[in-house]
Amino acid sequence: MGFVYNIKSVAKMLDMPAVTIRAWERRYSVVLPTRSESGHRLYTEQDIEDLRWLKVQTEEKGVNISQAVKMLEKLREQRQVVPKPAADRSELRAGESFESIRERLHDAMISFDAERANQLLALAFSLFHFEDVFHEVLAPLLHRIGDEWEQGTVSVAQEHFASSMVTQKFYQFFNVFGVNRALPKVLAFCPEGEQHQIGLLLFTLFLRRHGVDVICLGTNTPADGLETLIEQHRVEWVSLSMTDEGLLPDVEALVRRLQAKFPTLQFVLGGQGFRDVSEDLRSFLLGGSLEEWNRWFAALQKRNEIG
Amino acid sequence: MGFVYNIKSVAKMLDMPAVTIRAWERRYSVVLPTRSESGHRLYTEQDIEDLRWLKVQTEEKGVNISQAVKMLEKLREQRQVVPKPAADRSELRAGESFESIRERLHDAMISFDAERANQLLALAFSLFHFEDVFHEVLAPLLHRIGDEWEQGTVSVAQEHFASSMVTQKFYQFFNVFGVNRALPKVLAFCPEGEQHQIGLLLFTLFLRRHGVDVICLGTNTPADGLETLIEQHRVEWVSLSMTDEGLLPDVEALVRRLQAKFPTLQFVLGGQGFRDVSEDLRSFLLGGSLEEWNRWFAALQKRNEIG
DNA sequence: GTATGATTGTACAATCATTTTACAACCACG
DNA sequence: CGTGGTTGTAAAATGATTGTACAATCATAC
Repeated sequence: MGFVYNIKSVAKMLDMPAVTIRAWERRYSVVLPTRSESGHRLYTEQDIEDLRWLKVQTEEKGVNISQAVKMLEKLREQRQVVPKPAADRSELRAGESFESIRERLHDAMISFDAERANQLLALAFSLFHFEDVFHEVLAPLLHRIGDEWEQGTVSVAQEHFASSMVTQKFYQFFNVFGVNRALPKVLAFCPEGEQHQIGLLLFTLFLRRHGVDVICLGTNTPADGLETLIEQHRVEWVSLSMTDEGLLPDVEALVRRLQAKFPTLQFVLGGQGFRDVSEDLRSFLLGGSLEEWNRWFAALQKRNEIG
Repeated sequence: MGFVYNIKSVAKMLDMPAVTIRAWERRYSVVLPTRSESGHRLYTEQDIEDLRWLKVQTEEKGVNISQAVKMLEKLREQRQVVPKPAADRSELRAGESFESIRERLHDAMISFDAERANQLLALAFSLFHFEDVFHEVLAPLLHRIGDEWEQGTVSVAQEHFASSMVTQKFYQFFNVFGVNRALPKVLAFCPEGEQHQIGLLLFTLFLRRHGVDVICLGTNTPADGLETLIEQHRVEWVSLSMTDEGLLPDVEALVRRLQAKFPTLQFVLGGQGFRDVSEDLRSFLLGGSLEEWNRWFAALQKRNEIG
């Protein structure tokens, strides 16, 4: 279902006063939510992301609001020109679901139809919360395409194409969020031989959304140079994602090597490739749901307060 | 990108007091930001870069500020002034050189400093024509990092990080341009085993800028499924980029296989990996300069008119 | 009917920014 | 070491911008 939000819920999401949101609208006309029949503001997910971006600019980067507004307007001009939901109302029907968007995205990506895929992505991000899009649409979509590749009904080229489009979206969101340097720094990568990075990207985006500074290295990362990187950048956490169980022995050895060199280094291991991880490393496992991640992060913050 | 910033945000970026920035302006007239209608200072990315340079000289290298100012003024006189398109010439202030931007980008990327790298990319794109940035800054930068990897002074992680940032920028521009369906459709990829895609991306961006619809598959693309793709999407041209000469025999075989199946299919072969290509395929070679690409494209259009 | 949420217009306090003036700290030189 | 110059920083007065509050009124849910 495509959601819209009233101003109170938006103010809560963004942790900023509703009067400020209204003042920005009145003074700068930059985020103009639709209205209910009685005139109440109804914000889309895109509206909320725009407001979030403005808040980051003004509060964290010291940009004054009128400059930030001009910057956002320029960014909008540069964004992919796809029909906005309102202009494309024939697509926006009651009952729009994760499944139906996913189906159409699958067809567009398998057909290398970047334009169509981008339209559907824009639609999805305007209807649903961005994390839901990644978790309920894009991750299942890439898993399915991965399965189809294994079955031989989808080529590597098709899989690469789909993965590349999702990676682009990941970085678009990743770059919006600021960094809270009070939080520990994280190095995130897939080990050498592992090509599936959607799980890594999702967790990285989750961390970044919460202000964690993440150095994300992506797929197929050899061990070479990691120790220097961890040392020089004072990395405190290492996040590893793996679906290929065959890589487990080498990856366990890597983790142990890093533990020996950096006794205080912490790890997060995710993905089905870690299902049979050794007993001594099981405490590092983290499941794949937002719920588990939120609990994990709350514990991390608590540890930070104590430290 | 072309943003301007108020003094508070500049002070935050540079981690220096606003009163010092104003004092330098008043005393030395070296960084003179534009003003808003109400007289507020508005700093360009170039202004910020100059201030950053002055700060490095005074705080890290112990140069006193008046000497640093004189040095900067001399640097400005010496810098290579590369004009933007004629329409922008009047706006061009004494600028950076490709080399100096490249140096700083190198340092930022090797240090996994995405924020700094993005600032420098924004500066580069604000000063120079985007194709010049790709050709004169980013491509040489990635080649250099590739060489450093071969020499062992740069890790795969560092190379991946740099490549990923450039790829993000590529897609930002790629997605801006529309498609002219009167032009032939192009499939672009690096063959299996080839990891360096900057040449492919540049040529793909060139084509897209001219309205060509390009399916870009990126690195390490197996032959699997290509025939179906070419058939279903009525691909008329195939663009291949390769730096690894060791892949040449397999790639020549692939090209011949595709030629046999699709007699009208045309090819563009680029990169030093094709230096010793067989005589019968030499007519497909295309050099790496914009000049050669413009000639090639003019010929393509001429052929299109006749067809 | 009551409590809560929401609207707009207006106003005020807080913050940001300006210039000018001044002073302390630092540095170079004799 | 004393002196003069340079430089970073602060304060005052003033103006602009922006965050927030309030009043009057309307909408909604229970």
